Amino acid sequence: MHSRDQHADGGSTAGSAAPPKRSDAERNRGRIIAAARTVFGRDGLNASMASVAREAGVGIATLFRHFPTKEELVVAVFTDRMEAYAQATDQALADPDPWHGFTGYIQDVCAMQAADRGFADILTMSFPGAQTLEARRADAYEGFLELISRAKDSGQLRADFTSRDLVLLLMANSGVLSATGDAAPDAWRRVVAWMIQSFQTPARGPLPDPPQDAALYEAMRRASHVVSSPEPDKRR
Amino acid sequence: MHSRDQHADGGSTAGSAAPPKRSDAERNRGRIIAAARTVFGRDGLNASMASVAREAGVGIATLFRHFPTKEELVVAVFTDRMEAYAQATDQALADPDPWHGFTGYIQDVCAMQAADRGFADILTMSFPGAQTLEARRADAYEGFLELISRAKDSGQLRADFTSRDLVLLLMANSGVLSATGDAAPDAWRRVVAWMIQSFQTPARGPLPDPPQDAALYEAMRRASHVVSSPEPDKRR
DNA sequence: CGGAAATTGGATAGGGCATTCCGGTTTGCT
DNA sequence: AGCAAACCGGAATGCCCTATCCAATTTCCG
Repeated sequence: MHSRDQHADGGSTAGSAAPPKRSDAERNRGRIIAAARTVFGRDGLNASMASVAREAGVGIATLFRHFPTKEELVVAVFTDRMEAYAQATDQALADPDPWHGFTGYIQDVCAMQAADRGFADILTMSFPGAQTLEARRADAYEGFLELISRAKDSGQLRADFTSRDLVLLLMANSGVLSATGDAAPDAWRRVVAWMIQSFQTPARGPLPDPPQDAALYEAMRRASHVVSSPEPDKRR
Repeated sequence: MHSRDQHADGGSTAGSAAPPKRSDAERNRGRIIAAARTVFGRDGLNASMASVAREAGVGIATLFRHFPTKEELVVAVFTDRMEAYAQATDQALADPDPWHGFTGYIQDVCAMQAADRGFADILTMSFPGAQTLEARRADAYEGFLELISRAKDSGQLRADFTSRDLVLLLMANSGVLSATGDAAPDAWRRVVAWMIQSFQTPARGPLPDPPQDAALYEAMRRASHVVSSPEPDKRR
């Protein structure tokens, strides 16, 4: 449903001359992205740029020439993982059982978080400058809305479930994952199972209102600022 | 059920010669702890020692003379909050309705996390060297076991709930709190409500096994090492 | 009061971090 | 080959962190 363009090499604007990179440059770029995938996946987004360069076998300066800020590297690495995230909704929507599709999707997404600690961070952050990444997130969001709608229509999902509850679950799961780490690598499954069972009808009681969309967005936007160093505000 | 000794003011141990501190020293110690309570409560455990000193209006060296490591300051600050944590079980056990006591306790504890971001961190960490703090945690744990037992006996708590599920919930809640922050300060209530409703009988399905006690303890022990600076392991 | 010991706080060490500089190397084109 | 442009990587910068040092000050006791 969503167009997947070529790697779009330089990323220069439409039509104009994309200056062809030298072969070693392109090779190193690939190595860097692969290394970053490994390191961020293992250590989360606060892995250092130096560790990525070491893993890639390139100098630090090389890394920064290809990706002038850490955020740009993060975005480059996780844009296509976000693609998989968006595709997971397609797969879930293909499930003939709406409830099974809905719960399977949630489990898949949480499993992605467990398998990639960097991605776990990404899912609770927003990068307003990264158009394609955010576009994929929006795709996924839309798909999830449809999943919700179908699951509610089938009568198996509580009527008071909202898309914000997925965000909250992702935040909760991220907390469990980073707290347990390698010591209890499957603990998250139990938490997610508790939550999913609670989403199921019949409702067992009222719930506090979910946060506003704008509030969640604001929280995710703030979180993304932790990736780069300088915290922009200085209280007092 | 657990002995509550006097506040032990200066911290002078029983009987032996506790060298009397100078008046200004004692005063500064109080200021430091109060400041640390404020700063850690607002910013979490990764607030810097310098910010604590600034808030207390003392020099950095003064802070470090009173508390030679950051961990010692953290322990000193949160030992009596852990006291309140332990007392919360007493209050919950006094509730005539076992289920209400059980759920009220969980909500109270999560509310403590929300009110004090440092305490939220503490509850998912273990400090083997801090005897009294860990003793309080053990008190609370014992009380919670009793809460579980009564709630199960009353038939309202799922039989497959275990004390580890509280730890997982605390980790999840911590994740929600740090992700939402000031932007959505009540979002945690909804997550906790989802979880509590899921704990209620009748069970809606099987759950993955909870992590082993030892695994959770290991995770909490590792987490506490993040408080001091140098990560002790050097991979490869 | 007076002076020694206890206490203070600014300056400093030492390490990690993201990011930049710059001299040397490699590539690609002729 | 030969040469310029592109590219490389280690060293260096600047910031923040925990923790230590030392000269100046404060308390306390006779």
